[in-house]
Amino acid sequence: MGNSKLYKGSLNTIILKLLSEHDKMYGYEITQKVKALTKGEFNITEGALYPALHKLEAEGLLDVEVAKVDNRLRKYYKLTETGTKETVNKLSELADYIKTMQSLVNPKLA
Amino acid sequence: MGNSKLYKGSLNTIILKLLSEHDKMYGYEITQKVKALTKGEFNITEGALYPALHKLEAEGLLDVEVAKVDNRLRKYYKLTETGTKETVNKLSELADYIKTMQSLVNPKLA
DNA sequence: ATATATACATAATTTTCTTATGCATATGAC
DNA sequence: GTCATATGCATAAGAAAATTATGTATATAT
Repeated sequence: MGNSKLYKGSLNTIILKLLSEHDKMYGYEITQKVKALTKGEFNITEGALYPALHKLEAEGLLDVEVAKVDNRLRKYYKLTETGTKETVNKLSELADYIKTMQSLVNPKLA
Repeated sequence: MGNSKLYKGSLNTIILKLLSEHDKMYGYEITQKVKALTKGEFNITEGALYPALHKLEAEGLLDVEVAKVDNRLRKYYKLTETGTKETVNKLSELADYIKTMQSLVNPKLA
C-alpha cells in the first residue's frame, strides 16, 4: 500500500469493491483509480497488486480476459458470482472492523 | 487479532491507546480489556501481544515494571514520553486511514 | 482431582506487504 | 533521434505482523 504501511488486509477489499462498481478493470487502471480517489493517500504498489489479483483469480473470485490496446497488453479482471458474494462479505467485515475500532479508540463517540 | 484476520497493523495502536487511558496495564489485562470493550469482536492472541509489547518496549515507547500478585508474575507496561507522542501519531494515522477507506468504499457518504 | 482462569513466553509458519528488479511499448520534450 | 516519463505486466528477496501450537507455572472453583 505504498506510503501508508498500515492495515494490511484491506487491499483485497479495495480491489473487489472497485470491480463491483466498474464491471471490468485492468491492474494499472486500479492503481490509478485508487490514487485518484484517495487523492494520493493510498498508493498501491505493483508488487502487492499483481500477486493479489493472481490470487483472487486462483480463488475463483475474479475472471481474466486479455486484450491488446495500442499494441500493449492489458488483463481485464471482473468479478465472478462468487466474487460478488465475497465482496459483500469483505465490505461487511470492513464496516464491522471500523465500527469496533472506533468504539475502542474513541469510546465517547460510540 | 484472533477471529478477525483483517487489518493487521492495528494492534500497536490499540495497545498504545489503552495505555494512554489506563496509566499502567499488564498483558493479560489488555487481552481481557479489548475483549470486553469490543464485546468479543477482537480477540488479541498471546502470540501477537507479547512480542508486540516487547518490541514497543525495545523501541522506547513503553516502560516495564515487574510485580508479583497472588504469587503470580505480572509485567506492568506504561507509556514513556516518546510513547505518548507516538500514540497521538498512531491515532491520527488510524483516523486518516478510516477516513480514506470510507471514501473509497462508500464514496457517497464521504 | 480436574478443569478453568490467570500470567508469562517463544518457535514455526503463513499472510501480506515493500523494495528491487526485469521486460516491453507509446508518447512527449528537446 | 534520443531520452525521460507513462503505460502495462511480472516475479524474487526480504520484512512485518499476524496465526497456531506449544511450554511453564500458580490460583480457584467444582
